[in-house]
Amino acid sequence: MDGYSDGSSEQVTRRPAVTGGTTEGEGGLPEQAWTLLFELLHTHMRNFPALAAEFDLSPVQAHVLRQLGEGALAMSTLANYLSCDASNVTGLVDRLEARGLVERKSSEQDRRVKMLVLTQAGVELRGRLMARLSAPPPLIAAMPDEDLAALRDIMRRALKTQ
Amino acid sequence: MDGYSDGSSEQVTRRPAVTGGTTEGEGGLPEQAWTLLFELLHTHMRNFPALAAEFDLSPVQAHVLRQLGEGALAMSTLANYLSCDASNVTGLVDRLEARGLVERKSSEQDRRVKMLVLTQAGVELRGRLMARLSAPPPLIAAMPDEDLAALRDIMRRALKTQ
DNA sequence: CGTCAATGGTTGATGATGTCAATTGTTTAT
DNA sequence: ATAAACAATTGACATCATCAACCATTGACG
Repeated sequence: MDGYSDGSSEQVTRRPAVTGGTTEGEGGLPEQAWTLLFELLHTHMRNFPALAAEFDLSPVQAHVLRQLGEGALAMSTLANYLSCDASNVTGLVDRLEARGLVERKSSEQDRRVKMLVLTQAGVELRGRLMARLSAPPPLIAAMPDEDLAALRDIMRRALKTQ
Repeated sequence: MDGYSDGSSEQVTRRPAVTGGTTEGEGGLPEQAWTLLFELLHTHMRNFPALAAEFDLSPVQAHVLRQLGEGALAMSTLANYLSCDASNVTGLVDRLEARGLVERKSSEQDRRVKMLVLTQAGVELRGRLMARLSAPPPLIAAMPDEDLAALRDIMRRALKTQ
């Protein structure tokens, strides 16, 4: 349950962590920063399946619901987002549709295309999912306000100039 | 190579991206910072399968190789790390073992336990994988040194006091 | 107009991943 | 010594993912 703490003894972190394997000899500033972020990233990702399961969703289904929030998407576009084959999306959407979370709507402009939209139930579930996802993991929650503000500002700049 | 940019365009969004969905109404400082990190995190994770595929590894196999770097692990410990059922690990390791990347070694202390260790080939492949993984994504690489240093220090503090 | 290549989605075959329930072998406790 | 607990495996089954082949629609071109 808990999630983020893995409880299973072991050394694990403590030093620059799992990074090693190459030379571990520092690298540039970007590598140093990235390596640390990477740690957080994987720790968090490890729980994603369990988190999705709280809503009876598979990890991929949760991802789809997340992506579908902004509006209608063509199936092929979704396949692109997921970096997977179109045929995969068919079954994926089949199951979501069977659960009444999304709907296929044939496009008027091009009748080959099917657009995906969330149903009412889909919107509602997505809301709860996103609320859960945006709850900061302990590592973040425990940070002092100073660091949080700095982190936020740095990330804002980065995402803006991207 | 490119990886991180998805290039697929399409109608789709254009707006602040996938973030929204709840109320987007600020929240506390931790939520603000986390939401931004979360964005980076998912963008990066979308490519993880493709990245693993560069080494003919599935995402999970790549994850396992990563975890196995620090030393021998019991299968049950690995199952804990992956937050999955022990029976799943059996097949996972079967395939990795078939490819000569890992080895099962019965523990002396407790003959129920089987410890996993990387073979020579496994160590070598892991090295290349980790080198590839630790290459910062464009968003990080493009950050000014000031921000990178600040980011690194913040994350170091966070991971240390964790 | 008619043909034909390109595109979007589905289907079928196959393999990897994941869960659960049941089994085998090995501790550990009583 | 018997029973409970545990580590790993097996088998049944759903999901995720790819590829190849297919149908319908679109668009281009003779």
